Amino acid sequence: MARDKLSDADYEALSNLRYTLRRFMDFSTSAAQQEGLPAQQHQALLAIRGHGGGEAMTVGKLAERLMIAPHSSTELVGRLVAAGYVIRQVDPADRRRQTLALTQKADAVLEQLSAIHLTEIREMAPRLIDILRSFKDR
Amino acid sequence: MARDKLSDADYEALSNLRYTLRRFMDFSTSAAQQEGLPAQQHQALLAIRGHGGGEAMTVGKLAERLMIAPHSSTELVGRLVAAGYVIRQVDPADRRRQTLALTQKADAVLEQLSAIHLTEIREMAPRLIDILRSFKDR
DNA sequence: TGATTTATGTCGCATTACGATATATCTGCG
DNA sequence: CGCAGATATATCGTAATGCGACATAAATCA
Repeated sequence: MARDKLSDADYEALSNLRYTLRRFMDFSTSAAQQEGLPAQQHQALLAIRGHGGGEAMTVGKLAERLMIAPHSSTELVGRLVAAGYVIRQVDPADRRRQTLALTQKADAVLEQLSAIHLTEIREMAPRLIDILRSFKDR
Repeated sequence: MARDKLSDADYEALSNLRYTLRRFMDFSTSAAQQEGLPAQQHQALLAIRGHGGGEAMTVGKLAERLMIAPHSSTELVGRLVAAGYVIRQVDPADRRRQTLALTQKADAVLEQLSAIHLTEIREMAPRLIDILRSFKDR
């Protein structure tokens, strides 16, 4: 795949990309924690809320979207239900499925988190775009 | 911070950004695993190798770069040393410090991983840049 | 209808990061 | 110089979370 040998600058760019991504992740994790939400639970709420199309979110679709195994999604949803963020209901059309909906509590927390994330992303974006572009001619 | 109320499209964009990042992380984790390396250990090797400047990497600097607590870095380095990827030596200039260096084994694995990461990043970059740009006027 | 597939759930295990705490070394100030 | 405090690293027990193996229920299809 890689024709030429990798340079020090290649490694440095890869390292910088990861550092930038980690800083964003760290911001996001901290912000969620401050709202009393583990990072993965925040991601789950966002995935449920941001799920386009009219169809309801299910445990399995959430797993795909979060790139975790279906049974890990089950556990995650279990924690969300226990904490009062998600309502889980059997899908009448296919009773194997569980449809997921956010509670008002979740809506409120997610809106707060999403607002500050928009701000942070707008701040980070130019830097990240520069780094990404630097890979084109490397 | 956020003046206007968030729209469905805002949530969808946030969700899509995360999904894109997760796909990259998943690619990276899988690639590292195939080389027999847990993801965090891969990141540590990259941080050590991609550390610009002439100064040697230390346990503490690695912690900063990986955004983990110093003692978590200690543990991570311990695993890397045990697995034969890193050499840890007391810094003569400050004997509290441990300088870190990659073994040949680590160099080889990291080069392989970095090459396929460059390819993957080049493929992902345009999509990610588009998503990031979409936040500007949102 | 019975076999297979799909969707979800349960349990024990492994990884990994953290908090609390400890030890060794360095640095600065009186 | 000599000690107090700061700095760098290390150890141990704990917690969060995902996975593999396995289980259950419902739908699908031959």
